[in-house]
Amino acid sequence: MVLTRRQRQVIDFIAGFLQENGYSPSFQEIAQGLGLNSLATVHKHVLTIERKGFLRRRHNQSRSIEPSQRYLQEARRGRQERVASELPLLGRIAAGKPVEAAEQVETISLGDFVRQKDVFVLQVRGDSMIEEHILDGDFILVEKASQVSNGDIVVALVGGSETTLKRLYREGKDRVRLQPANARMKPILVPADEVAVQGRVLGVLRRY
Amino acid sequence: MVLTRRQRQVIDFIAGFLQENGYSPSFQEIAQGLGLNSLATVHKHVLTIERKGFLRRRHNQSRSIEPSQRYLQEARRGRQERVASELPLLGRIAAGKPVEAAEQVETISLGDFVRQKDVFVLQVRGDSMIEEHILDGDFILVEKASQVSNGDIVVALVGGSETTLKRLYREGKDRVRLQPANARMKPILVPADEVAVQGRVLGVLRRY
DNA sequence: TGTAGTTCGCCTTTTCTTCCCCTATACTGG
DNA sequence: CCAGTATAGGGGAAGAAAAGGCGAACTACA
Repeated sequence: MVLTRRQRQVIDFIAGFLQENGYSPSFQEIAQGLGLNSLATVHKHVLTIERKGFLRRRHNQSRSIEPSQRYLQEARRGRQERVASELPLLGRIAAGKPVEAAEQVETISLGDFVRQKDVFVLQVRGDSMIEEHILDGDFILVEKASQVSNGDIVVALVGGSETTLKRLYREGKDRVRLQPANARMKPILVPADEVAVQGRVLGVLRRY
Repeated sequence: MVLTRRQRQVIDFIAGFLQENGYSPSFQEIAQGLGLNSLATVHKHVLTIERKGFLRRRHNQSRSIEPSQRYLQEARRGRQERVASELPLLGRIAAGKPVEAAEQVETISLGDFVRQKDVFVLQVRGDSMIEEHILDGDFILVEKASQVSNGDIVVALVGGSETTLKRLYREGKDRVRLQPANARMKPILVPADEVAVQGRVLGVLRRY
């Protein structure tokens, strides 16, 4: 029993929600999370995923969905061991108060930027995105994705050889424009099938 | 067995109370803490949470609630997962090679930026450093330090009330210039003893 | 002998289920 | 090649069942 792409999206959303919140999502919340308009559709998905053995739940009980052992094992294998550091987030600067006085100990870590997505880091070479404030030497957090929205900053492979960092715009049916953020550089216009999107930029990390 | 949203709030409150005070809350205190008017409601919650195995207690005994092992483990796991984040550093972009997930030798984490220094994070408000490519909403990693080098980007407290992010230059013996990186803003020139440096900016973190 | 926990109806809100609708795409027997 | 059938995906709306909530009367234990 294997899940379809859509079913995989559904169970991934549910598992992510549960991880985040400590309780499972309502059908309504699942619908929102996946851009669906009918609870009936959600219900159908949940039933089939349950039949395929990737989740368990109790009939008629709210927020009772939980991913099955099988799903969890699968997910765990897909992840790697990660170690890291969490830094205290003290507040907003230029808010007029001294920095001290850690009231609520909010913290921040790369995990907050990444969630459960598939992310890697690249170091930027060149100034092609300087007007977007991404500099030579900066590290960018890239989410693996071949589907991206119009206007996203993407890492793309053009013509099978050169990897670039640009904003991607669709031009007509099957052409794309890779737009640098540097007045001295020209946009690249190529047929869509010559561009392989490697991922979408989630964040930037810079060291002084 | 999974909790509902409300049940999660209840058990979290109880665990927090216990953490704070060293003893578990009375039903009355739980009701107050959650904005409830009836002890019956609290009782119902406690029962269902107990049935779901997230807390244990003795019947008819005051302040006998305690979160179960299961709850505690879950909470601990949640904390660890949030910390995690060492991301694979795949290479340099615009170096002409496709991004392969294959050999992820290097990794990167906030720890790499921080070492064992005393570091905290602030979120930037305003555009005073925009020409240094630090934007409104960016997070800056700040190393606690009162001694900084000439020209460092610092977080400084001026005149005891206002915290700012500027480059610091010493002007003569006991005056300093706090230099914004924004053509529309003027440098601040003040006596050295009116400036308390909170720290030095080590890095920038930005989320899209 | 209180104070804190328990039980019992009764009500409202949230959430889940069902029924009937539609579009695609793939497979199967004639 | 086509009709028939099955499956995946999506939708609106009505109805039913949990979940959440309340006040009040009742009981246990220190």
